[in-house]
Formats: sequence, C-alpha cells, structure tokens
Amino acid sequence: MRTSQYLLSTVKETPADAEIISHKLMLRAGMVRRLGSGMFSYLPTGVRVLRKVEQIVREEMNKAGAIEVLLPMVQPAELWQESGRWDTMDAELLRFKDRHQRDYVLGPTHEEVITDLVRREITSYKQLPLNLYQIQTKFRDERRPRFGVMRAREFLMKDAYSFHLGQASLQQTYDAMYSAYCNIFNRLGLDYRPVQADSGAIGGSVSHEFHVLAESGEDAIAFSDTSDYAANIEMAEALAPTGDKPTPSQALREVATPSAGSVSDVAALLQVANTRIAKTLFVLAEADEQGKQQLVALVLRGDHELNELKAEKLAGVASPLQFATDEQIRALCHAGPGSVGPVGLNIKIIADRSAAHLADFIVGANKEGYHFNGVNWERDISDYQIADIRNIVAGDPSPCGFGHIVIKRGIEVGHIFQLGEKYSKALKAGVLNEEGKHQIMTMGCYGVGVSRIVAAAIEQNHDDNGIIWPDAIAPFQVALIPMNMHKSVRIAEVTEQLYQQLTAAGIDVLFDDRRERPGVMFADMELIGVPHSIVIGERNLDNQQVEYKNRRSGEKAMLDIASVVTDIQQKITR
RNA sequence: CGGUGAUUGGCGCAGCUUGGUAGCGCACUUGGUUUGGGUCCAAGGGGUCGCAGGUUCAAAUCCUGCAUCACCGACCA
Repeated sequence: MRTSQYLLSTVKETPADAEIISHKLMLRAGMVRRLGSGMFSYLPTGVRVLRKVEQIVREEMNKAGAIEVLLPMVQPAELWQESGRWDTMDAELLRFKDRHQRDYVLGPTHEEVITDLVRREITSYKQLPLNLYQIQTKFRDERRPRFGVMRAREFLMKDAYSFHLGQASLQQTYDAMYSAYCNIFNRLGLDYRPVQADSGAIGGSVSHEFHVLAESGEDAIAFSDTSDYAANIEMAEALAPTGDKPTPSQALREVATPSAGSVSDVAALLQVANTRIAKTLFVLAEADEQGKQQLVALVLRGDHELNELKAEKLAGVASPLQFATDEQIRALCHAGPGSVGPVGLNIKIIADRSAAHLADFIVGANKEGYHFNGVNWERDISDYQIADIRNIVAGDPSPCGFGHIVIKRGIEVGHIFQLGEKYSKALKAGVLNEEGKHQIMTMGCYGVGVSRIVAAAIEQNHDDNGIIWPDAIAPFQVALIPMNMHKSVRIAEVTEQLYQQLTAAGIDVLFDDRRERPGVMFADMELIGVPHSIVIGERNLDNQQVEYKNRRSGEKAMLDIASVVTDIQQKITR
C-alpha cells in the first residue's frame, strides 16, 4: 500500500474525551472514529488490525474442529421469549419493532439463534458433537459505554456454541477450546492468563475467562504467588482463618460513638484496628409464600468487602442481590445505618468466615450513636450461619492451598462456559440417542472479544510515540520511508523495487510516497505502530545499503539491498 | 439510574461574568521556501455559536425547556 493512495488519517491532537491510552492512540493513529456513544467507525488501519485478529481466531477455531456460520444480528422476539431472556435481560437488550409492529432485538449474543438453528438441523446423536462459531457484530446497550472500543455498545466478537450428548463430550470440547484460546493469545503475542470465573448472566457452571494483563483493566484477578492458580476476584474463595478462634474474655458493654458512622470512624474513635469491628449489611431475603421479603443481615469484618455474587447465591437471599433501604433498616433496628448490628435481631444472620472467627469484637448497638464492645458469637448472637461472602484480598492464603494471593488487573478478552441444558431445554433442542429416545443436548459456549483485543493489545504495547504492534496483528509489517524521493530518481527507483519485492513476498508493506518531510513520515509510521521500517537515503545507497529500524527494540542495522527481503522475513517470523 | 460538566469552522479550544453581530492553534487551498525527526513566510476558503422558545432596540453571551456527549458514582452502614 502506498500512503498517497491510502487513508492514513493520523492526527496530532488528542481528543479530549479519550480516557485511556488505547482509545487515544486508536483515534490518533486513524484507526477508529466515534459515531455515537459506544459506537465506532473503523478506518482502514483499524480494519486491517481487526481482520488480522479475526484471521488468527478463525484459524485456531477451525484447527480445533469448529465450523464457521453467520447468524443474523436482528432477531425475532419470539426466540427470546422462548428462552425467557426477553423478561430477564432488561435494559441491556435493545428492542425495536418493524413496520408490522412485530418485536425484534439486536443480538447481544446468539444462544437462542444457534439453538434454534441446531434443533431444526440436528436430529441424531450421530451428528454430535457439533461446534459452530461466527465472527460477528454484537450490540449490548451498556449502561455506561467507556474506554473507546474497550467497552463499546457495538463490538465485534467471535462466539462459538457446542452441542453434545452428555457431559463427557462437552468436557472434551471445552478442553479443546481452552487450548485453542491459549493458542490464539500466544499467537497474538499478548501477556494473558486463563482464570477461573463465574458464569454470570449467561448461565451454566464451569467457566474460565482469559485476561490480558493491564493496569487499565476493569477486572481484578486473584493469583497465587506460588502456584498457577488464578481466579476472577468475584469468584475466588476466601478461606476461613486458620487456627483456633480466640477465647472470649470480655463482657458485652455499650459504648457511645456519637457521629461515628463508618467503620473507620468507629475504629478511630475507639482506638482499635478496623479488623476488630464487624459491619452489618442488610439485604432482602427471598420472598415467602405471601410474597413478602424480610431482611437478611450480612456480617463482615471491618476491613473486608461484601462479594455480592457469593451472597446472592446463598439460600434465603434474594437474587439478584438487593440492598435494604434506609427506611427498612430503621424499621428493623430502630437506628440508622452506622449504628446497626446483629445483636438481638430476629432475622437470618449470615456471618462471613473471617467475621465468625472474631472474639470480643465491636458492632453497632441498634441504638443511634452507640456500639457494643466485647461482643462474642454464641453468647450474644446465638442463631447465625457462617459462609464465604467477602472478596478475597491481597495476602490472603490462596484457595488452592499453595501460597498467598496477589491481585492484578486484567482485560477480559475471552470467556468459555459449560452451559449445560439451560437453552437447549428452554428451546427443546434434542436428538434421538442410541436407544432411539429423545434427549436434550448439552451445550457449551465460547467467546472472544475481537475488537476488545485490539484495544487490549495497545494497552500492553505502546510508548510515547504511539503503538507498538506485535508482528502478528500489525496493520503493516514493514514501512518503507524514502528520504527526498521526489528529488532523487535513484531513491525512487530503489524504494519502488523494494516495494515490489517485499509485496511479492507476501509482506504487508506501507510505502510512504507522500511529499512530506522525513520527520512527518517517521512520526506517522511510529504512531500507527509499524514494527519494522526501512529508511532509504542517498548516503547509504552508495554502498548498496538501506537502514533498518525495529519499532519495539529500537535496534538499527544496515541491510544490503540485495538481501532485504530475506533479512526482513527473518525479522518478522522471529 | 443519580451527581457534575460540556456543546462555538473538519479537530482542539478562547469569547459568556459585565449583551453591541465571532476569534486562536491544528488541518485545508494557493504561491514561495525548506528537506535524515512533526520547516518557515505570505495570501486565502470555511461557522444556522447543539435544538426550540422567551427577555431585549440588540443574544454565542441572560432565562426556560429539550437533545446529545463526557466524567464520577451506583456494597463498605
């Protein structure tokens, strides 16, 4: 490609509304332009990268036995009503009507469509297992789109769905997808980790996320410092403290804590560590037969945070988790939040494992401006359950049994699930088994955020001058930068010749044939992140040489014109 | 959804407090100049000041409503 015939569209100024580095650089490098909130147009350079990522994903999926399909983005409401997600999926699902006033949705994911397709096409166990995938645009009406294409509403995703008769077959495909994903991210040249995850709104049981590690990541991941255990923080089990519970030694007493509401206030006032305080949160219980919802008290150590996902999975707790209002709390405790505690409450009380390990601790006294000190389980709070309801924190023992927890941030770029029968059962997708009996299929689903990978790759690979693409996904592998080509026939001829040779060798070359000053060309090629550049100048031409520069390492070398193609090929495949 | 802020040539912004008919930088066009790290000089084109209504002799500026966009928040009692 010649710059004079290309749409480079680089800009010097950083748009004001770009927050993170990948967003800024994608705008500056002329990869994307914002059309509306969470919606982006891809310019040629952006498309080139997107296609390269896509192609690697496609190749690895094919290699792993998946077959490509293409499903509609606009989907009839009936399918979503049939699966039940028309009602459960709320605002994120964009709905609209056609000219006949029929309801449709813009596909945020394709479980319904694929399950419908498969139930029509597949009738016998002999056709299983089957793994179908597509690379397609999704639309999710995010409550807050941000970070450019990282959390956009419209985005490009690879989604695969597998169908099986039985768990063993599902596990086999799941494992194959797991290694296919590792291959994908290895080929992309990214620093990533597979982590244990919750399966969330899509449903199912076993699940892994693939995260690209980056400071700007939206997810926190818990790692063991000695084993290869890694789990999403919302999922990582916080173990009970080891050793015996300290022996109670104090009597229960009331202490005045005027205007001390938060844990840190109380700790400061009473001159104790916040680990000696237990905080009490109130959430709604599951509705009883009359449809009434009582409250449930969740008790956590003062330095810990509630893990909502863990809490809402507990029996008796309403799911999704709903916090009690101030009024509800006052009606129950006769005190406002800040002075409330579990002592004397006649409702279900769930203590976190760490909170349950406390003795002689401090809680709100259910009396405005007062706390109890010297509180002890059993003696003062007899009826309670113990559960893991907190977020794991750095330094906790790892749930795998080896080492301690380190927390890092990651960008979720892949997610694999074992769905089970959630959708196949709802849509009655089954086959005849060996006994000639109808049997519901078991499903798995496997997603890769293609457009998000592009942003994640930039987060991990950039410097002050711009993007530094890994070779595998660079929009161009080589930049040809001639010095004063328009004044020197010799330069023009050599550059033209190199361009022909490199292109013929199947290398993506960007030939900067603009009438620009050298500084402009250097700056642009660095900004868009071309990994290898060749500078053609008069002084080296006398020796039949050109200058090579590596974008990432800064390495410079002189190359003989005669061997440029093979030299470059070696540097690329490296 | 709640809070805060923004909206002025293609992009980034000033002007608004104190109303008087719009300006700067980048980009673009033309001519010259320069040519191994975002040249310099000169001339030029381009704006219903987000939309609607109101106040006024007069509104980018004041008032009201709406729209769009962004940031922060949406467990930590």
